[in-house]
Amino acid sequence: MARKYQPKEFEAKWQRTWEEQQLYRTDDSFDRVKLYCLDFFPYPSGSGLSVGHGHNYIPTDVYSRFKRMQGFNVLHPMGWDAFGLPAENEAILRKVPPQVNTAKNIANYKRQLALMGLSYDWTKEINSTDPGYYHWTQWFFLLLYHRGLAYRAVGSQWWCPECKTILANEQVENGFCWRHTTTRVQKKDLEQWYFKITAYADQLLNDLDTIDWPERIVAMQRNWIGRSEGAEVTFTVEGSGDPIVVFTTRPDTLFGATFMVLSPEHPLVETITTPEHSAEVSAYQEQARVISEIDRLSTEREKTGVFTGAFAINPVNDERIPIWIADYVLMGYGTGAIMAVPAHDQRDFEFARKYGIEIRLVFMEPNSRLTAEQMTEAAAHGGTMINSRQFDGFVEGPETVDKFISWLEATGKGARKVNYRVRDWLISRQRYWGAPIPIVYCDQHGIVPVPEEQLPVVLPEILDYEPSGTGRSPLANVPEFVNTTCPICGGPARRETDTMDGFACSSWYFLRFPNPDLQDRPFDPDRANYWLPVDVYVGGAEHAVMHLLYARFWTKVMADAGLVTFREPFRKLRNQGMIYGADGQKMSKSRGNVVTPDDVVERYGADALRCYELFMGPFELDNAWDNDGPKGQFRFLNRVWELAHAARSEDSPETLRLLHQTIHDLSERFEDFRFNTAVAKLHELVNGLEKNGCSDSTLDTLLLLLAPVAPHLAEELWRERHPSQGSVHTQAWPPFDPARLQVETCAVVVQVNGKLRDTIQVAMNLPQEEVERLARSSERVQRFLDGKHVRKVIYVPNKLLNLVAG
RNA sequence: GCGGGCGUGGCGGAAUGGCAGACGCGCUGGACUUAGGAUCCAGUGCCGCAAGGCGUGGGGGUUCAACUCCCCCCGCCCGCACCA
Repeated sequence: MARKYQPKEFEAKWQRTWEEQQLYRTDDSFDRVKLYCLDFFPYPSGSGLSVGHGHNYIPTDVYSRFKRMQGFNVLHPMGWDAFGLPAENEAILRKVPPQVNTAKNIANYKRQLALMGLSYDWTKEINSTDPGYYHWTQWFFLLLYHRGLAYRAVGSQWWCPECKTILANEQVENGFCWRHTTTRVQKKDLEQWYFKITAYADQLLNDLDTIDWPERIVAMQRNWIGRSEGAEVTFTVEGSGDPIVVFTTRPDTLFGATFMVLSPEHPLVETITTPEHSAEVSAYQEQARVISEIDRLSTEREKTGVFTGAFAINPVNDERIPIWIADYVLMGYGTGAIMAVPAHDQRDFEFARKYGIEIRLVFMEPNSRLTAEQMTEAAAHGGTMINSRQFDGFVEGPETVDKFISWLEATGKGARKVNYRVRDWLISRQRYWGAPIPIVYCDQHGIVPVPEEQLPVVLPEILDYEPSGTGRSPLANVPEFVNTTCPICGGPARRETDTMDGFACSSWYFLRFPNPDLQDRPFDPDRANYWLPVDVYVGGAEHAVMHLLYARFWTKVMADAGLVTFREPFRKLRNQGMIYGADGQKMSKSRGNVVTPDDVVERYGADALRCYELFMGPFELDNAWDNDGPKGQFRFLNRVWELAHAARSEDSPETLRLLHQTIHDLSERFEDFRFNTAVAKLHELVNGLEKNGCSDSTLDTLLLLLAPVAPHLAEELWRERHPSQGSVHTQAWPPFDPARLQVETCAVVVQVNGKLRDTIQVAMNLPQEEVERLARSSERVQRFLDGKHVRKVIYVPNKLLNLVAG
């Protein structure tokens, strides 16, 4: 009785062998063309991996294996983003120190990754929570600090009551915490550390044009950065003469400004409000504060506001206009104050109508008789300027805006200004499980950075690390940690007790993989400049404006500091689609629809799992897991097994053509991340070999083609056939021979008036007249030509003949 | 509202402007089996006995030829959103 295809009999064996022989160890010399293929490094969660993770890691593994066989020097590493709130929360829940819990989770992740046959070079493994790693995260903090890009400031910031810490803007989604999608964030005034990402806004925007990333992610980053061009215009408060600066993208409507609005949080509100309005204003401010916590985000809400009693002078015409406060003006954008032009801005229009403020048109279609009283909404674009003195008659458009700004500048009333939506990256976290911020506070010297040679500032192992919710990190309760000496004067000093946002760790980790154990530097410049930038970076789309923006920012800082020679860390980015449960819902423990690699490997083996993950749909598209899916791939692998153990035969010309077509198509598809059709091509090859015969050499080639996709089966059969040649994974990718695609005959489709009527078999490159003669002689074609005159003939050589008859 | 994406059999999906539905799941029938949730073989877009006709969200257009290109419309998903 012949052996059956039973993956369990050999998959674990080969995984062990590969690991023992360090088969996937990266070559540390620089003499070959390199390829750096990187997965987003994961947070090792206690629930382990699901097949959703496989949908990320398996394709990159296939790609790495393919490129290795093609002769590239491939770096394909894995590490652990193990700091951060989820890890800490999980540890608290399980009442285990995070160090211990994290180590346990990592071990489980590694076991599962090995189970899927992933070819990581484990000598390159890194862990962001190792002091040897976060030493350098802290070093980068100092780099930013010394370059004026890390600063401390008081601000009203988003606080998640569940996380009990401050969050960065990027980590708040529609007013909810990104970790706790049902938890509203609140505003809290705290002194915090920021990284000045805004200094790089333009570069971060412009360099998006230089990288090969999904349109969607590029668009999200563009939106997030939110560049808008316009002008700053200075109004003055009547009486006190206090300036109020506003940003506007439409300075050309300045003559139509009939009131101003300050954000309720605007610092000037207190000073300008007149005594008779102060009660009302304070009440509104209080209300706005509460609403901002509950629901300030709905666009549907009717606009509200109150008059401050103060007036401003419009610099272009010296008109006196009322100053209001309203919560539709946000302190966090622009200057927190606007000039309101109700005739041409819908929000201002609604506000003006509600409170009976004048509406004055400054643009109008030449023949229109529109009056402000008739308007039901802000006027549409188009027209020429009116009510605007020397600008009357100017046509609406960028040129007019430009001229208007030049005039503002010439007269000192305003200045050209580019405004950004992005704000500086708030990195302080009032939590224990993170890299300590390397700063001490001295009574004499104030804020003092920890000198490089005193790094790392080690996170102490403590028993009580639960967040208090007071706005102070648990580290504040650890006197041994807090109390230190000033690096400058040696006097008593206190350490910063906040830790860094976990995204700091992931902003440079790709530089650490080439040299994970380096003691005296974060990375070796020669190695960094050889291996980086990352050639292919793969992960989920959820990090579009978090990790992916931060890492780009750090890279630019490093480039400016002369540490690296590239300005973008990730040359090509691809997002794998989300895998939903068989019920179409997001996989989650509570829904009970989680499928793990363990489940599938147990039943069908790792190779079938791999094939199905690749095959189930386009790499970047979402898909629902089909429990029967791996079965089809098991059948396919089983047929390979049977084919390998069947009697060999001569290759037919058809077999050779198919084989070389497959080599060609597969190479192309792997390169383009079209794994689903790549697997389909392998299916077609095996179908063809079963039908048309398969020689020994063709079978060997099949195993080589199969190696990236089904590494265990390919290895088992290869070693069986070639006991002395070593692993199939150290063999070269088979060469493609275009000459083999030549065949003697081809099928030509015959159409009459564009409709398929017959298919004829003809000799390759037969002259058109001959093909046409053969086609016309076909009974099936004649039937449709009957009584008609062929007016035109279209011939696509060796493919199609269309007879146009009428 | 702005931005990105998508609409093809029962399902996942495939098609440099050139045979729509590759490949697979499922289903139907058969073989082998004590048995099958194993394996193998055949069939499987819809209507029709057939010849043939109809079919890629809908409507127009370009073309000898359109899932593919252009215009309009409908629907769904995702991201951002009172951004001045």
